[in-house]
Amino acid sequence: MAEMVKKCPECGGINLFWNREKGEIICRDCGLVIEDKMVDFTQEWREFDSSESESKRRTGAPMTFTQYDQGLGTEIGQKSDLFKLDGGDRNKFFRLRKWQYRISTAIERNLKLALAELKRVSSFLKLPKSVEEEAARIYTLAVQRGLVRGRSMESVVAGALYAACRRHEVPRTLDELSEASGIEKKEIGRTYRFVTRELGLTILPSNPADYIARFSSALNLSAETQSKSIEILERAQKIELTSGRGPTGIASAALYVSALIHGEKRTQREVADVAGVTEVTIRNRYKELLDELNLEKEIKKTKKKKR
DNA sequence: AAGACGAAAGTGGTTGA
DNA sequence: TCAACAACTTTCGTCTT
Repeated sequence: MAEMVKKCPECGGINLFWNREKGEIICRDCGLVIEDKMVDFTQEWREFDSSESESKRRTGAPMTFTQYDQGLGTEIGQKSDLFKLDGGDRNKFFRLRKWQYRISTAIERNLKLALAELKRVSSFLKLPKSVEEEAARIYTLAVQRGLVRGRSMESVVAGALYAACRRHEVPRTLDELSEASGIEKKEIGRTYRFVTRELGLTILPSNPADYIARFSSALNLSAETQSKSIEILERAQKIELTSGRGPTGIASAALYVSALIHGEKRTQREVADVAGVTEVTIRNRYKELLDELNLEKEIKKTKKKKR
């Protein structure tokens, strides 16, 4: 069940304010602007006749980080500028152009390639646009700080995407990222940690519940089973059964149990496959859940019903 | 025969001296 | 920088349905 109430990623507060005019969501507790890229589709001017519509329109493509220069490149060196200058200024002009060229080409060339790769992986994983944007932003920052040096471009792209997924609470597993990008799991993990640390990105520890929706639809489980497993997760979290464990393991175990309870049995292997963990891990989590939450009763109940 | 279960040994990463 | 450590995996043998 997708939680519609958003929480502030900075302070966890839920006191959010949606400023429609600016298209921003602001956390009243800490002042963080959470979402400032919401599009205001209304025009703020009016057109009285067709000639005015020409003169008043002034938008270009929206600014975006998935364009390598955010769609706003500046180039020194338009030929037409050149004729306005004489002697000394002209030399200065060439120096400036050379400078900018040196600074920008390396970064821009890299970004162009990287963002193409990013788009490819992102569409492979069917990630929402907002996540792609975030990943592009993260990657751009990483390049500007020279964090790509010594690492393959692709791995940083994958790391940025992974981080963006986490921040938007639509987590993908490292395995999925790995499959989509062709980069080894541990490599993605490494660059992910490195980049987020260097850029000081706050990443909330991923919540097992975020995985439930995806896993359960992959297993064709009913909505009741899904919400039951979320309930189980919440109870497990209360008694600190979840801390320190891999979120996918817990999520898959909760799903496995609730499938049993609702008589929609899936084998451990099936669940393990979609969750990217082993049966053993599911067993361990599953056992803990049974022990701590005494769910045996509920399972037996549905067994009796069947007869 | 397939699935569930559990023991044992191995792997990669974190932590604390 | 190294060792201890926890979580997770792999592998394999046994039990259950």
